[in-house]
Amino acid sequence: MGRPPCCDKTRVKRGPWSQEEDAILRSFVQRFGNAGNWIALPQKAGLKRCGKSCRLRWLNYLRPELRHGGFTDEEENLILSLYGELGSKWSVIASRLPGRTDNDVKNYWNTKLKKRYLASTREAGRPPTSPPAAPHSGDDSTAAADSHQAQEDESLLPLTPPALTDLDTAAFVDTGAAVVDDDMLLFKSEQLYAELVGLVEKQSQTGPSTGGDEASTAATTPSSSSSGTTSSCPTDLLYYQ
DNA sequence: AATGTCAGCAACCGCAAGTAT
DNA sequence: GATACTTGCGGTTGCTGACAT
Repeated sequence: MGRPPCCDKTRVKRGPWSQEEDAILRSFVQRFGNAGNWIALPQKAGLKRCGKSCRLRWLNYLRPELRHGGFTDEEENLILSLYGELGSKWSVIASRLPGRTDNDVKNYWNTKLKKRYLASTREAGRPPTSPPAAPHSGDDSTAAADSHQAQEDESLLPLTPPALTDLDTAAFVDTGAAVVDDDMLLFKSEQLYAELVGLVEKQSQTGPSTGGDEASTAATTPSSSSSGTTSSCPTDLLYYQ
């Protein structure tokens, strides 16, 4: 028996994200965080996307603190140095580069730095790499050290969305990414959000269940404890099509 | 101008680790 | 402790635009 798919690939959209999807996801995450559960987020946000895809899109592209654009010489040198030290621990390397993602670093390495690195190691007359063994090598000591390092680094650059109290001030800060063109999309996402809140309030007022109150409070305390994750946001009501 | 090749990047896949029940 | 579920990560693929022929 094979591993079950993380989501129904016949019912989720794949491929490049549209501006509208970006706006919806950005708005939703900035309001609610990941609602406690990335898998359930797309349904709650009204996106026909796999949860993993939403997470990746947010982490690699939509986070406001991200830096887009070319790498500086300092960053290049740091990557080269860290690669020699750590190997392909892209998340660890990226954590040393504020505003960069592991995917960014990895892509940059594969397209630019790898050649330079191999050339330099050849010139130095040594084997191409002496980085630590790959994660699957079974070297638990280095793996554990790396894991620990990663935890330390994550504390320096949190990857999870900020709390809503921060988001309220951080939300819709100009990320430099086509904000003017996105105005209409952001406006639309705001409308969607308003509709969402309205539905939640309506449900909490008229609904017989206990979920309504949780959902409405979720609008103000999105990143609360992990318990009640699936009820921290309204479900089932939000398939905007 | 048309075609082929390459580079850059976004996104997907599948595994492992972590966490909750 | 076992199981199920979610998240994080690294490897890889595929699309697109730039450049060369």
